[in-house]
Amino acid sequence: MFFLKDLPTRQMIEGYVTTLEAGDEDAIETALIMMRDASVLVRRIDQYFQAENLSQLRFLIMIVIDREPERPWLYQGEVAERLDVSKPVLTRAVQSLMDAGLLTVSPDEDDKRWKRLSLSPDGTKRLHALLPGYFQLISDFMADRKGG
Amino acid sequence: MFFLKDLPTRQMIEGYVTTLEAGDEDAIETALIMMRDASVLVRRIDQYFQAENLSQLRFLIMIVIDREPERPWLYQGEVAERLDVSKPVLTRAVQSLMDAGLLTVSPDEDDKRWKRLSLSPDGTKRLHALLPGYFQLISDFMADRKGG
DNA sequence: ACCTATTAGTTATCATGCTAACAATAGGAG
DNA sequence: CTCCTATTGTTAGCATGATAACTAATAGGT
Repeated sequence: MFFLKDLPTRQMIEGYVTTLEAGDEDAIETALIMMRDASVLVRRIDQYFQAENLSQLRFLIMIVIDREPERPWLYQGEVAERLDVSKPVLTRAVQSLMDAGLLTVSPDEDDKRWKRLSLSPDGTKRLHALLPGYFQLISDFMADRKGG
Repeated sequence: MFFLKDLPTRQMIEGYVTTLEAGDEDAIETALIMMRDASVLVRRIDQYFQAENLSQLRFLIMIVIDREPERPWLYQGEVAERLDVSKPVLTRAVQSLMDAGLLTVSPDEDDKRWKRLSLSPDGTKRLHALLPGYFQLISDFMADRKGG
């Protein structure tokens, strides 16, 4: 996360650092704005999901499973490939989705190390119910950002 | 933070959500890219600071104090105003900076609730030593991002 | 002077990210 | 078959974000 409300001005960056090449100050300013905006947006998204006893990560897990409708399940490792989180975090999130009844987990018969993950009917319903609000929230945020 | 490696395509967003106005899909895609980029950058920055037994938050606390050189100290509440974190998080970060000898803390004489925060000579030295690498890291990230 | 409300900061507890170390399974060489 | 290695996922423990409830100090009205 990034928490600085008043970003460093370009002059300040120049004052602090003399080894930068020309134009770098603009890129840095863009990056700082990006981190701050992303922090605020992520916080809002997390609030959105928290009210539903979910999190952005658990939601994204459901998305990657749902968006391959021709597959009856994804292996946990495949989900991991599509996301970018550590293994223990995935373990914990999958467990909590299962506890909530949104995800169905079964061991693979050929290789008992692998876990098959599918959305339960409830999970699919829940995901699709959350999607409009999710995208609307993001869309509104971006509109505010341009405006204000 | 945001972890999806393959972002939803515009078609997919349209397929999921029918209530959006025209043009919203682009804004959403921009937002998803922004969150993913910011996540990656924040992770790199945290690694940079972790190697120094610091964190981005502790670093930002030092910056907001350092960038008002005409003031002999900032009150903890003033630091809180300039950042966007909860009070307990600030308490903990200030404590850890003090333990590390980078921050000098003293109570105000007029109002004993207030805490005066100043950088120690070591803190100032440390901050200025970290700044070039910090801005360079950000600058490099932005260059990579455009290129690749 | 005293009672109450407000303010600054802390403590307790939870959520969720991480790495390191582990168990269980599978596969291949001898 | 047995042993060594690789792979999948889990457990344990840490860091750092949050909120709720607390303490201590101050301010203000009676």
